Amino acid sequence: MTNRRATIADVARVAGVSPSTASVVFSGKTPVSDPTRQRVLDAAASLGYTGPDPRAASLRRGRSGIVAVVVGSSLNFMFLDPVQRLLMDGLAEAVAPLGAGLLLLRRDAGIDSENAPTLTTASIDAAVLIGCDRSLRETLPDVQARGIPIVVVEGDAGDDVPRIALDNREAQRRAAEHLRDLGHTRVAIVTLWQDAAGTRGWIAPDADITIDVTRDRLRGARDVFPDAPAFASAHSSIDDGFAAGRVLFADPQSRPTAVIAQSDLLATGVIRAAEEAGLRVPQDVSVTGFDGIPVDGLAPYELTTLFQPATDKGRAAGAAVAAMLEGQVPASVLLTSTFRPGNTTAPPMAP
Amino acid sequence: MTNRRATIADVARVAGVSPSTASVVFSGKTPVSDPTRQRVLDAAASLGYTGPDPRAASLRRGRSGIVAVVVGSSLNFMFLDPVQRLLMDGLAEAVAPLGAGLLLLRRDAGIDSENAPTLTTASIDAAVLIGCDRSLRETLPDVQARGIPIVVVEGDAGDDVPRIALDNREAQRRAAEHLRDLGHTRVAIVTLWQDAAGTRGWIAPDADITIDVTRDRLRGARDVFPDAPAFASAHSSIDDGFAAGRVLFADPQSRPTAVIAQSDLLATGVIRAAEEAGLRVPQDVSVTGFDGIPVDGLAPYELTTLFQPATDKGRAAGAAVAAMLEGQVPASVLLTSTFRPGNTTAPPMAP
DNA sequence: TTGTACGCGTTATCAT
DNA sequence: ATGATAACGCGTACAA
Repeated sequence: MTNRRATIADVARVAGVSPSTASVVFSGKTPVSDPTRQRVLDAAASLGYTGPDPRAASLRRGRSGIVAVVVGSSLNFMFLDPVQRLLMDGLAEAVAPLGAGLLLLRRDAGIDSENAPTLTTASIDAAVLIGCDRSLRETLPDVQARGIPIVVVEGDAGDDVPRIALDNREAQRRAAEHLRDLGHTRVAIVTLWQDAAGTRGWIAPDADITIDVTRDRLRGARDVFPDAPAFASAHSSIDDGFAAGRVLFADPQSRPTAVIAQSDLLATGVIRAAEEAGLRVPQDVSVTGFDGIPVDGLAPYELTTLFQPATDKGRAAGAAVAAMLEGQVPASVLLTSTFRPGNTTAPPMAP
Repeated sequence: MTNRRATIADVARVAGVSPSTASVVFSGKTPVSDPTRQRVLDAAASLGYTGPDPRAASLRRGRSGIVAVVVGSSLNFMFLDPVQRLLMDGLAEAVAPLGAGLLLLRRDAGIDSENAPTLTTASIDAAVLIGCDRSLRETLPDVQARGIPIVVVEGDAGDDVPRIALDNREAQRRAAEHLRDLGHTRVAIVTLWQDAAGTRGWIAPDADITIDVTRDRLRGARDVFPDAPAFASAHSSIDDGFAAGRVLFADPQSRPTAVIAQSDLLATGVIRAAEEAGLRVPQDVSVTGFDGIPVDGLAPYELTTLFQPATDKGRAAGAAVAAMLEGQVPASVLLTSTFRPGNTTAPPMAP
């Protein structure tokens, strides 16, 4: 008695039909007469055959039904960000109709293990990059040479890679203008990561920031407040915002009257730091966020923020992938954020 | 001019070697003389060949390098839970040496789309189930018939499926004993989801809870406080804990002097609700959590909680998968939680 | 160290 | 509605 698993050929033999007919019974690509179908199904059942081997089907079809998502190194920090979570949901939803699932690939895999899977070694039909740094960009030509569609979200992967992006600069500028219109002049900025390492601290005025989101939002803020100091955090988290806020509010003399945070989580942390310093929000300090996501436990504040369609970003990435898989050349997508006033901004108090 | 992609056979032909030699140059399974290797590499470069097609390699090897992770429906809510995030990190880390990546599969895919990928249609080497409900359990025999190893984390998928579990009941009992030893008698419980739908509300005394984590922790608490009322939330989130806390503290007369929350996030929400109700923690109300994860923005409280090795859960699942792929039969793993006293529990005030 | 020969399991195409 | 044929691209005994 052999242990070999039954194949569709075995099923066909037992059912007394050709392999192609048996195949069609499972794929449903072509009509099959009821009696024939039943014989094939019975044969399959008697052999314990439960359907085509996905690996063989994948080779034959030239499709694996897998879309890679290249994320930062730590899933823990990556998914700490609600925007990323919603993005993933939108993406999952958008690739499901393609019959595809999401394969998580870490950008710097290989530090863990020599043979960690990569964009070139995994059976993937397409790849979605969440952000894109230099080292990743260098591996892309190989992937593209294989004819694998690539889409990048919130990043720049070269001109031939379609982007799903946000109007980060314009949106952030709107928030800054709002503060300016309220009368603020002493404004500080709390930014997202300024580099892959997540170096915390004041950003040098002439710093060349390579993280697109961070840079673009920073530019938007400085379009209005050119000299506003900026403090970089490592992650988009309340704790990081809190730490940054403590620094900003350390000196009562020089403290800002308004803080532009590059994410809602950071803004929440800044608010906490303000409270700790005995400052009232918005009377003593105004705070703006970015993202427009519900922050767990932020009540009773309602953040003045920019709402971004995070789930739509994922959906757009999925749609772009779908289009490319059908041979089309999708254009980049620029999504827009909506300014949403809350109760965390107000005019500065008279000095 | 044909558009066909170059194959390893083409490379071999151009290099003037046999296909097997060319193959070996890429796989490194067998030593190859330097001159030969160079010729192969040159030929590959000239043809734009960037390595073996993963799909074909996968069929030939019988391995795809993909481990499925079956998660709940919404990635957003799933990854809201820090425990799940750490679990995923541990899992990713543990499967990387296998050359495997993680394929996210949603439990109820198919509501989105007919042809969403499933455990049986995707090219996977193994599957890790995060929790397991009845409908999922019913699909497992098909998967097992294919010889695909399955591991379940925090759930019951049948006796032949190894489990990675926590000493939920014992651990929760320890927290309850702690409260009892402090002198508490009026204790309420805030639980995780009581069913797949996430029905919020008081749990009927005779309710038959099918979610293992929730049930086991509830039992642990009731081992000490048999009559403690329990309020179920939908997600492990601060907001859900806040909502539950509001209910618990609604009536000043009958309010509990201590609350056992089944997660740290829920506990945090309960604390916020207590503050809102004008209750001091721990003087007026004691609160215990579960998980031992850093809660973003919880400071200055330090939760009295049970620390669970979340990352290790993921690592253990990965190790079990690795063992099964090598033909071994891994035993189930029971991890233990550690009681960690904080500053959120104290004796009840004299009445 | 290199080459030969074959099979992995399926499915698209075309003919009947 | 069904069947014959031919790939899909690779890896690996085994022989030389």
